Amino acid sequence: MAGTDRKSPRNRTDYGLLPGLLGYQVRQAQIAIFRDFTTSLADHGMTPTLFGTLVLIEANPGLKQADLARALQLDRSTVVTVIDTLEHRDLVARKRAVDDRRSNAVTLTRAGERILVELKPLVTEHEARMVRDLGADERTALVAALGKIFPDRR
Amino acid sequence: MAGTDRKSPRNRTDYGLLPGLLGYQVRQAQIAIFRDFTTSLADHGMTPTLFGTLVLIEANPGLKQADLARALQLDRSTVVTVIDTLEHRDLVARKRAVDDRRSNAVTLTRAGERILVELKPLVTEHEARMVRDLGADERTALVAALGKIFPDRR
DNA sequence: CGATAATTGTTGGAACTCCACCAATATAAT
DNA sequence: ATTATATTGGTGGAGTTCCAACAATTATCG
Repeated sequence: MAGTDRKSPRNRTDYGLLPGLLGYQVRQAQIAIFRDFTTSLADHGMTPTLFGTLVLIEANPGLKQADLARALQLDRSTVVTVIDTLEHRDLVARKRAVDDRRSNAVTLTRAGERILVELKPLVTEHEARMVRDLGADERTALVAALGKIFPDRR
Repeated sequence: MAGTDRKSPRNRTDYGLLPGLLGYQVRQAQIAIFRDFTTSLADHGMTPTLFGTLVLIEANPGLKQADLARALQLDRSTVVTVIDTLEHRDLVARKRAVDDRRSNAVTLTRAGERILVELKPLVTEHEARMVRDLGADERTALVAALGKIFPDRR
């Protein structure tokens, strides 16, 4: 009988129930996006987290580290590392907050503002690459649906 | 004038251009899904990667580590760690492949098959929680759109 | 055949993230 | 006011992942 080809041990991998799981699909997409992002911005040594942090600080000067953690769903200890990295590159600065002496008010340095000007066009190109196979309406629906998965907008 | 409240230092964080970026939305969703998954299966010490690996091996007995890496978009060296973990828990077994002496043919042990029986219902519940705010059509469109982002189905 | 290139599993090192815990500070309760 | 509870930034340790390099094996090509 001429069923499955006996010669080649595995013509194709069976994904089982994985493709039906949203978590699997989201993760695969995230890996692909992460890879394109980091290679696109490799010259600047930027990751999505570092870039997102810069954007958030630009939009909210004097933001505190705990706010950053909540906004990006990161642990507070992770934010310490992230800000350390950006501070060593002289892109952000910590200042003791006047209204709460526990907190640091984080701001962009001049260099931080400048690098964002360079980065944003690259991120826009990256974004265009990611959604090139999606219609405008499809893209809108995608973002809306993703937003419904994490109602963590407390 | 009664503009922004002067008293509270930051009523709400401005997310800037982040919500418009697909990568940001996917990442936020992925974090939320990962958290729900791991807490749901905490008793079994299961992560999405470990579970996905078990499912793939079940659907493809004798699968090789390199195939696993390609299917899950993981580095080959990462798969070594993953299989090590599963092997130490006696859920999978490595066997030298007969057709290619470089490769390991990985199979589920009896315990591996049994734990999948326990795990699957929990994953199904998790899945239902994740998509509870999505219509059936909306969910279908979401998965389809995500699939268009990573055309890595070589 | 025989040389060259590609693939496989593995190791060692680095990056990123989380968790548990801590001292300092702020907020709430009594 | 005093006590008890929350929150904040931080440290140390662990888990997960990637990359670069390697020996063994297989595939390709002259």
